[in-house]
Amino acid sequence: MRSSYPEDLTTRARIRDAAIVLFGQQGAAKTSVREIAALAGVSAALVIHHFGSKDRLRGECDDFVVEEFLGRKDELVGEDASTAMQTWLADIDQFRPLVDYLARMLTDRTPAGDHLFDSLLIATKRMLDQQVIAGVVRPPLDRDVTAAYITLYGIVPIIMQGLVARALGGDQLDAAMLRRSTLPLLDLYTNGLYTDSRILDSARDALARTAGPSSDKGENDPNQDPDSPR
Amino acid sequence: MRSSYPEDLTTRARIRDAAIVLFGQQGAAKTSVREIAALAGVSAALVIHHFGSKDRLRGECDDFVVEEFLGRKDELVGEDASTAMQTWLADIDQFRPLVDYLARMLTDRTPAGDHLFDSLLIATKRMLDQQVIAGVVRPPLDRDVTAAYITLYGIVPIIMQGLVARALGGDQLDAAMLRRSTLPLLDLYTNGLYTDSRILDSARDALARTAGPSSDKGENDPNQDPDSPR
DNA sequence: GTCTATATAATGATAGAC
DNA sequence: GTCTATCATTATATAGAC
Repeated sequence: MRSSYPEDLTTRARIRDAAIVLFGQQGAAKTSVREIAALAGVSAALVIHHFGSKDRLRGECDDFVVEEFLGRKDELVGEDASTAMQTWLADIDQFRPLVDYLARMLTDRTPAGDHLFDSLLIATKRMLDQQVIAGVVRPPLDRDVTAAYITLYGIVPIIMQGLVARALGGDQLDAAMLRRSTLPLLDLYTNGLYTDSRILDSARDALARTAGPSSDKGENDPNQDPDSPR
Repeated sequence: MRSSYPEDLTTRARIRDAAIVLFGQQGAAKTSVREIAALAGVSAALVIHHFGSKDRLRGECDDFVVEEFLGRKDELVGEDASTAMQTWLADIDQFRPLVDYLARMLTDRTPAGDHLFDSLLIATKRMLDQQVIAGVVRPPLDRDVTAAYITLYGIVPIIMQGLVARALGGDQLDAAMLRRSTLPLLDLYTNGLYTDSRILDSARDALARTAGPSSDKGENDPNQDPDSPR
């Protein structure tokens, strides 16, 4: 959050931060205005006084977290997103409330969450295209699908924070777990998992048979897309 | 669900199925007993009469969905899990209520959900070990971390159903989207994403420098684990 | 700005008739 | 087994004093 000293913040900001913590930990539906008020050290009525309603408070939390994440410029959404992800995850202990809140936003499918996801996806597509041109990344079979899963897999540590930790033998995600994940994941992205293309080839055959063994005229190339750089 | 004809089911089962649909769609916290009753065509009191409380109803839904998924034998949890995933996802239109419910179970971190996740993880580890022995999979850098992310990535279409659909240009996940995903994902798992090991190598260097450039005696091999086949 | 007191609605659960 | 009526609790939100 912005300051480590809650006393420094205005009451309004303290309420917002308390809401972010509780919404992130338990979800908005399970969090009452009274709880938020208690954590912020004020009365429930004051929460409503400042924000109008629980729903508008939630909306302000959404906006605040997205701004913190994307650096309060909605325009140039490019690499900032993945930079922020690395920053927040590398310092997960400090940013946990915000990461938790992000996770809720993305899973609850709020408008702000969907918008954030779109930004991440677009950033991934751009980066992917650049890296293909630079020769760092192989040209993908289907650029949009590849970008989609790269993005989705990238937010797994955010959305599935608890499950990642559990799978790695802890109960909450910490920096050590993420460090331990780095090389195995880069290895996967560099060398793949399989020793050869047997599985890929047989899947290709199976799909070709199912889809009908007719056309192979090269039409319907999945690598044509309006989001492509022009 | 078990039957396409709700009239065929006992009232109890109809209530349970209605609860699964609503819990899956909106989450348990946002779903009221009255809503469930209305969808099942009964009174709210009858819901409580049959299940004792909303919480116990939820528990029964958990158990039911897990049993449907793992084939009602908690023991032999091996390949059944990934088989079920393929079955449910291939027929997503039919199984959507159950898939939605699974997603909630896994993200809400209920005991049943955690247990299910553990089963999936163990199944993945077994399969991975077998495939390494069979020469299908390259020996992983860190078997447990690799298994963890293979499992996590595998449940992405369940947990992030809506985001996968959104990334692929639709609003709900359907069979066509999953078919379109098959080859690009197998390509990733076969050939990786990068053209060469530049990125992996530099990350290895960076990590080696951070962790201290001292020991390289081969101790602390991450591929030793109690879950390994003996 | 901040509080206490309260209005109003919705929730989970019970009682008791049929 | 199933209902209607109702209770007790909790929720969001308001009114009005300070």
